[in-house]
Amino acid sequence: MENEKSRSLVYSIYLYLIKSLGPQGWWPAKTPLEMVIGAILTQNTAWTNVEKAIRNLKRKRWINAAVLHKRSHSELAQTIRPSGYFNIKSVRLKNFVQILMDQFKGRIERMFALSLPELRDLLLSIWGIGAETADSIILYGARKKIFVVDAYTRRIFSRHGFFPEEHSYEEVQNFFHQSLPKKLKIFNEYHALIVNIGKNFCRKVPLCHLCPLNQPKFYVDSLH
DNA sequence: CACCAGGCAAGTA
DNA sequence: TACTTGCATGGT
Repeated sequence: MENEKSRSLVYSIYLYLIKSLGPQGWWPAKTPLEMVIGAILTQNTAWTNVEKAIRNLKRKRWINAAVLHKRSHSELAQTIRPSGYFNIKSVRLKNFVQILMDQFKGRIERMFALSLPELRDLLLSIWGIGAETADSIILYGARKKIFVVDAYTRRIFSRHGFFPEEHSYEEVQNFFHQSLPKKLKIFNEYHALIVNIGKNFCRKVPLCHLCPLNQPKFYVDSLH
């Protein structure tokens, strides 16, 4: 159902969510590097577990490119243990930091000064950074305009008939890009709001099949 | 006890 | 291309 009606509905849903739930103020990180670390650690992992791992890193003052570069794999893995998949995530963090040190002298602002397509290609070339992690870093770290697609986005919007469940990441992303005003604020808040309702409502309240698109009011109301 | 969380990459056919 | 599997802790 990729037509004009569903596209304006996508924006209406955003307006409704931001009005009822308020700005989410993402990303919850103090520095750009902390943001990137969080993005990698939260892959298929509950955010509460990521917070524990980040607290460990902060306690040791390891939220620093040169420090992370210097620490051994096993040391880092043990420190981020609560976030799960700690062995693989330790390698992923070190892969990112390696590029940061080699190509940008460890200065993340220099990496983020790349154009959006250049930055996206660079991030995707790093082993362990896929489309969602790359786009999260671009949007919330580098503050460039790109819509982040996650499991909640695909689940909620495909179940409501906006697009087929088997749509690829880029197809879903294009759908949102074509449906929304190209504003940083909207891309930022919309993804955060989707994660909010995904975590808090979608699982517990299986409202999804009760909300056909031809009853937009019922759909929007039932999200609450 | 089972299930799953703000994914990604490698292996198989 | 289309599945499947490994990676792992901690909350419900």
